[in-house]
Amino acid sequence: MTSFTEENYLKIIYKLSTETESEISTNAVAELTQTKAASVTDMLRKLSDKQLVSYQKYQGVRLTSQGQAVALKVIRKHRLWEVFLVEKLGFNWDEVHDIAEQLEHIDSEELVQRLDEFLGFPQFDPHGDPIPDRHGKMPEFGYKNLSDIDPNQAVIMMGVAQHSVSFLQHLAKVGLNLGVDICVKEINDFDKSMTIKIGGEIDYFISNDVAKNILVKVY
Amino acid sequence: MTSFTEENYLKIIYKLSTETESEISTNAVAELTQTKAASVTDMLRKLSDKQLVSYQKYQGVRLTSQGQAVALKVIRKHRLWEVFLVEKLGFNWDEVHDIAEQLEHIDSEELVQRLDEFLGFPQFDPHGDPIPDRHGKMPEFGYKNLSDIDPNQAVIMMGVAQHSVSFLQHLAKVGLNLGVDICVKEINDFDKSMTIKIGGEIDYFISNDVAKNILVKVY
DNA sequence: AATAAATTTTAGACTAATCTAAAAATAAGT
DNA sequence: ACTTATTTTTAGATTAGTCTAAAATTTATT
Ligand SMILES: [Mn+2]
Ligand SMILES: [Mn+2]
Ligand SMILES: [Mn+2]
Ligand SMILES: [Mn+2]
Repeated sequence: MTSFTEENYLKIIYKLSTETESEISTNAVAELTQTKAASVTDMLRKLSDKQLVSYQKYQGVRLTSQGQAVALKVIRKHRLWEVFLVEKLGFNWDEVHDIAEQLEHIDSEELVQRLDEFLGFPQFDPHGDPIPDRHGKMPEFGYKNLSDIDPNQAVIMMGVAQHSVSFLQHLAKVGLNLGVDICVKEINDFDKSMTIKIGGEIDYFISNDVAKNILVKVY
Repeated sequence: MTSFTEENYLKIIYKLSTETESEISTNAVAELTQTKAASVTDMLRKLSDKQLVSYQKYQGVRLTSQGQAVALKVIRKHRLWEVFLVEKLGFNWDEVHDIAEQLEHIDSEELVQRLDEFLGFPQFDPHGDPIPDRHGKMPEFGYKNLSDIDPNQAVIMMGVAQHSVSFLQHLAKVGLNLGVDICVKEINDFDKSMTIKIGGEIDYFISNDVAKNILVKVY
């Protein structure tokens, strides 16, 4: 029904939709799919024919509810497989994304259901991302980006908004793991970089680029 | 390096090689890949360019050692995933082949290694097929086809040579599971059908078509 | 409001994998 | 050995996904 490639486009359009209210631009999709704008235009017309997105020339694209359902199923599989890789096979959280990118396209409802059960119906993946339920409902927890937290506010780290190996390894080195207590000490005005206290101990300096990609829960 | 499609061709050529001494014909490959002979010819030329098979027009095809190595890696993955599906997720042996057909193409040495370890380094898949080791060495056990066993010979069922759902469900219904004792009572001359005793109890009648696909160990 | 810049779409071409129909080569049957 | 049948290969076309270069449209700037 939906090809490997189509699923990747839908997943990326979904991701962009969660970051923007307005229509998604062709160029934004091209950047994440690592293709050229011309290729994206072709695919959008195809997905539109299949009723998976609503799209009009030059006006950007949105997922239809059908398209969103497909995207959420793929994301559900991606995250369940990541849990499997970390919890059962002992991978580190920075090693699982690329493998899950492949596993997420395996097509078997029964397999997903049994995998979910085998893992004990986890609510979050190893990066703190929530796992959609079997009906494609994505739980909402209202986490904020660390970059939006005010000075002297204490928070708990609940997730990351990026899965690149270099980013995750950087966090691990600094001691920024899921569940740690963070307190914002000072925010530099000109570049939004910040000094934070991790677990009540050391002071660390982190760039805004890092802070934007850390998800936290306010006490 | 090798595509999904190329891997399927190599796997099928490997399978045919174990059944025949001579070169593999274009038509034989076409039948198993569910494609036309013309498509096979194209692919054989491509695989030959990649040094994965040795092939000359009209003379049939053989795997090179490189090609065999690729095929055995795919088969190793297929069988390990089948063990996972049955042992860890609770699938029946007749439900796992199609899912393993997809999983066998997931590309990650590290994943295969860890999966193997997680499963306790199994030697056989749920159908009794041996699992090649990480170096691509296929263990040999010298099992025979039940169809080649003489009357009054007692044997143990060790595997099946076919994975179709209908065949496996038929076996399960009759009580032919891995490990059962079988004694050949009588072989009908004209159609090679046979009467067998299963587990020392009941007499069963099975066709030569079934007997050919049951692998047994002689006491 | 007119012009320049950026974005997006079209046109035309390429690769991988497939097909059908026709041609070539091999194998079989007299 | 000659003819026929079967198998295999070539020729030409198709579909999915991609690209570059050029044209069209939208957005930004004077
Ligand atoms: Mn991921
Ligand atoms: Mn994740
Ligand atoms: Mn199988
Ligand atoms: Mn098997």
